[in-house]
Amino acid sequence: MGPPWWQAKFRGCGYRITIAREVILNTLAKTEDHLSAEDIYNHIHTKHPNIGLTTIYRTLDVLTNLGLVYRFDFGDKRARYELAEGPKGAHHHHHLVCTGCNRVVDYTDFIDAEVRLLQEIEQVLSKKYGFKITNHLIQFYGLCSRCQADG
Amino acid sequence: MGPPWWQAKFRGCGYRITIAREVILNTLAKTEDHLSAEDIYNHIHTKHPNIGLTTIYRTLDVLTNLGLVYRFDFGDKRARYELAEGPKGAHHHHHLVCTGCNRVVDYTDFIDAEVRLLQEIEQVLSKKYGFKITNHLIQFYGLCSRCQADG
DNA sequence: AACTTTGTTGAAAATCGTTTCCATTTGAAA
DNA sequence: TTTCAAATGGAAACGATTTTCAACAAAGTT
Ligand SMILES: [Mn+2]
Ligand SMILES: [Mn+2]
Ligand SMILES: [Zn+2]
Ligand SMILES: [Zn+2]
Repeated sequence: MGPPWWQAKFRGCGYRITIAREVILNTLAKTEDHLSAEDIYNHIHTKHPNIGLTTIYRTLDVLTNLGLVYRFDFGDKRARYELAEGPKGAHHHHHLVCTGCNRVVDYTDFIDAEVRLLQEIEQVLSKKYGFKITNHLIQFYGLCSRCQADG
Repeated sequence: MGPPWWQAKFRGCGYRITIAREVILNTLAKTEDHLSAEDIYNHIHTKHPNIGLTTIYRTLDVLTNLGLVYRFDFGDKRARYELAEGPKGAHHHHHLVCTGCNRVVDYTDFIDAEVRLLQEIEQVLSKKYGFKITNHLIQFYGLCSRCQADG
């Protein structure tokens, strides 16, 4: 099945391929969640006690700069990460965040309509404000059913 | 002209009206910028050397909880604040953020179309995921003209 | 105006996610 | 292998925000 899909991008940018990087990327690839650096450390630590938290932070920076990973702020005080594109390619989505328990739901409903409007807006804003727009962020905040019940 | 517009809301929630709170609110009311706690401290400090940074953090919490102020994260590592509604009422807008210099631009272009779509989406998501949605966040990221030039 | 209650304040210390330092290790090119 | 810059881990530093706590003051009551 050839070399893992991400290694080309890695080499192309002069980055080395290391166990730590492979393990971290695989951890993100396997989960549905939006993991923090420490989450990843905990997931990994039993099998790889020699990978330090510092390396995880550094690797997440690299991955983010390469565009392989997105970094999010959901309002708890730590950065959270998710894979931007997997072996199967990207599946663009936006987020629904519970302000009660910090649960995060991916949704793709209306994504097409959203993205269509966003592109229209980007065009206008680019021209009007002289920005070169590279990215957007859409999040909805509210209370999940569980947190509504807890009142 | 009667008592300042915000005092009613304050009293109603059992909060006291203090000089610090008045000064902080006025600072936010007078600026076009998105100030951080320290920004506000600096704006205020000459005229009110007795107002401490801690009080500013605490006041911003109160104001945010009252809904008088919005708290934002624009990617530099500090929270930034803006008035939610002034004497003249709110003017809903979204943000364009330069990832080079952290400049933030308010825009209202397409706001109606955005909000219309957002409301539609909120309805669907509320039902589908059982969330009670209270809020949304839309931001565009890119490079401002100055930062594009610096290349 | 003095008294009382209880929210508010400032300064210093604590917190905690993240970054930096630096001596050591390792990937990969030759 | 040899070589050398890139990568690593652990400890220390950082920096925005929060907590602690004794002193203070807003607003209601007498
Ligand atoms: Mn997601
Ligand atoms: Mn704004
Ligand atoms: Zn919840
Ligand atoms: Zn800029």
